[in-house]
This record gives sequence, C-alpha cells and structure tokens, in this order.
Amino acid sequence: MVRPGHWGVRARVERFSEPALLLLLRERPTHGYELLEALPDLTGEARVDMGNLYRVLRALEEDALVTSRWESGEPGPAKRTYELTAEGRRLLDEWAAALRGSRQRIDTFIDRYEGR
Amino acid sequence: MVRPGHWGVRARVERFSEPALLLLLRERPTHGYELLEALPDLTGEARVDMGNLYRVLRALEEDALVTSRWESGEPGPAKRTYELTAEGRRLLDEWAAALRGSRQRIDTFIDRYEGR
DNA sequence: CATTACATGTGTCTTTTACATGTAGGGAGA
DNA sequence: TCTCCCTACATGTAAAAGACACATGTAATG
Repeated sequence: MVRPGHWGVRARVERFSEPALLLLLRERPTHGYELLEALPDLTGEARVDMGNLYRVLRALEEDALVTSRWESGEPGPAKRTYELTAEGRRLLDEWAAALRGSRQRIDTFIDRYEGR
Repeated sequence: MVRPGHWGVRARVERFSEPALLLLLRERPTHGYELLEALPDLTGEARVDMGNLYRVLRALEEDALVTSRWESGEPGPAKRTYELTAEGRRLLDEWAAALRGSRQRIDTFIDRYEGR
C-alpha cells in the first residue's frame, strides 16, 4: 500500500491470527470452523480468511505444533479437531513475549504522539 | 510465512514505519536519511529498508501529506527535506487512534493468555 | 587516491494477506 | 425429492507489504 491514494489505516499486528489460534487451542481442543467464529473476539476483525486459517492449521500440524484427529460422532459434517502440543505451547509463549514488546513500542509511540 | 518450518515470531505492526515517519516529521522537518536513523528508536527494529522509505516519502508527497524542498546550502550531498502538511497531521491522528485500538487488542490477548 | 560516510533513489523477488471458488454432508421446507 | 442454506474443509490465485540487491553522486578522512 505504498502507491499513492491508499492510506487506509488499520494498525494490524502481522500474522496476529496465529497466536490467537494458539491461545484458543490452549484453552481447549477445537476444530477449524469453530476457531473461525471465535477468532474475531481476539483479533477485532469481522472475520479471518478461512482459506488461510486452514492452511496455517495444516502447516502447524506438519511441524508438530498441533495434532489433529477426525471427529465423526456428532451430527453434521466430520470435523478435524486440533489440539496444542507442548511445542505449540512454547510457540505461544514466544508470541506472548513478542506481543508485550509490541505493546511497549505502541506505548512509546503514543506517549511521544501526545507530547510526553 | 505459512509454510512449515518458518515460525519466526516478530509481532510487528503492519506498516508501522509509516506513522513513525509522520510523527518524526511533525516534530520537525527532516530529510530521508535522517529519518532512517531516527526510526529505529520508534520501531524497535535494526533499520528500516531505505528503498521503501524513499518510496513511501514520495507517495506521501504525491498525495500532499508532506511537502519537500531541496536543501543545498549545507556541505555534503543535497538533501530533500520533508515537512508535514495539515492533511498529513490528520493521517497521523488516524494512526494514533488505530494504534490505541491495537494496544487494546494486545492487552486483551495478554490478559487472556495469563488466564485472567 | 582509496576508502568510508552521507544521501537519494530503482528493480525485483519473496512473504503475507485477501478474494474467489470448489467439494461435500446434513437439515428445513416446498 | 428437490432446492436452498448452513456447516466444514480445502485449493488457486491476485494483490499488498516487505526484504534484498544494487546504482549514482558528493564529500570527508587517512
């Protein structure tokens, strides 16, 4: 969005859906579609792109940060339920630390913006 | 960075160098290279890509958010000094508001991460 | 006069995000 | 039963954002 005429301001944190995902999964094992509905509470966005969400979940699984199993007992389409691994929890911890840093930078910015 | 094996965590705010730039310019008119050196204080990063920085500055000028003039009096290579316009100040205000929102979302995340 | 620091830029590739579309099971009502 | 909608998972691709590489010229330093 460097080309002129596109100065829309969003102040999004890069790949924020990723730690949000991990946090939701730490709370309890969940399937993709449910995450999709729960994410806006954390991200503040209307909704997360579901295509990318499923891709992230599969990539996380490929690196053993989550595990999954098919849930077919309940009515409706079969669901793939994801669960956080110990490694995944460590990644979440890293994110939490990094986000504290972000918060600090934003605070610095706002203080300076307000002339303090 | 969705492909497996690339879980580096940075928690960067998207296009954060943009409001940082505007804030520095509000404090006083400055040229590109000086901004380049002053930005890390605000962004917390080693350095901003200078190529992109100059591109953003020109795009900002094209939309009258900043103005520039060549400064050739001093010794050394000629400098293009940028100055914030009233419109630019409004964009900075928008960013500040959006960043307060970001801060709020990060707080929510961390509170929930800490189990509160 | 070679090297380094200052200063402004262009070109291009990769990563990340957004938008569009496809497949399929099951429930509700015409 | 047929159509429509909702759930659920997934791929393909375009656009935006960022990273990397390099070009050009001035001046100061050793």
